[in-house]
Amino acid sequence: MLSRKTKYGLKALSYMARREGNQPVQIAVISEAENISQKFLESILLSLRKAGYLGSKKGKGGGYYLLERANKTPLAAFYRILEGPIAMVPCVSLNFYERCADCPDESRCDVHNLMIQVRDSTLSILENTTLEEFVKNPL
Amino acid sequence: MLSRKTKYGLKALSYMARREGNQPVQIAVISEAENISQKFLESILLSLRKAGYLGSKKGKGGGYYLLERANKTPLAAFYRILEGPIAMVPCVSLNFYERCADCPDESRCDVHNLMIQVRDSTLSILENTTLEEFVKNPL
DNA sequence: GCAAAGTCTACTAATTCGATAGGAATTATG
DNA sequence: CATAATTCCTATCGAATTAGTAGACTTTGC
Repeated sequence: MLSRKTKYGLKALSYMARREGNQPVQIAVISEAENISQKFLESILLSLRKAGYLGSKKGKGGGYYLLERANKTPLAAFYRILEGPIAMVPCVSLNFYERCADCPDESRCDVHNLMIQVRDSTLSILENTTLEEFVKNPL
Repeated sequence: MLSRKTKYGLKALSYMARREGNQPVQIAVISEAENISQKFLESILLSLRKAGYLGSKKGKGGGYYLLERANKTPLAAFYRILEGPIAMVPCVSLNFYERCADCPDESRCDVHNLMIQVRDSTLSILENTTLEEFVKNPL
């Protein structure tokens, strides 16, 4: 299950990427357009800024805007910031690997091997879709 | 993230499918072999039995065993019993569909469309791998 | 100086997860 | 028939996570 944090984060990124120009957008504007709790969105955008994908400007006329690199960034990167691991099981995670306590031999664990397949197929989507492509919505 | 319930359930199914013959196996045996809390496994196997994939026998010499159909059953079926929806978002779930409260038009939601892709690629693995194939572990 | 924005920390309510406890029902065996 | 072994079932629990809220602080433009 995708957390709301990730869902909201992706929707906000999509919103910003779809805008003409790149003027700062206020949190309140996005939150209203996408039906997201404003305070919650606040913390989500903050984490995307800290990760280096958004810029921000305080004060009147301020808001958030996409940094240039964001458009070419694959969704996998945003997913990892917002949700964490893409893998369904830590023992097959590339970026958040952890051994399973219960599993003596990973390579012989059927679940492990299955989840590698699932991870790879999900990854091929998330790594090969940039934010730019994400918002090109082919009806 | 895969819940432990699903992970344990799949491991238990794998254990049973790998056995010679189809004599009942006691919960305690599986729980020890796979390092799973016995009481927890108890409830997991019970739900697989209620779903019609396992048989059980009480009393001495009793235990759980695979019903014939289980071997030919795709993992997707077990996943849905144990974990619930395969989709990462209810609005793209085939078996557990729910509308998103925040989304006025699903077909124009980028997250929705992305998650359809993810669902389909995951599904193609889980629907095309039967329990039988699952345990044929190609080193 | 004032109002409008983001920043930051802390808190909370609800839910879910993994696990446990304990007894009831059923079956094999001697 | 008595006993032990096993599944069946209900109830409960603590910890963690999630989604959201509150409120004060900082920066900026006018």
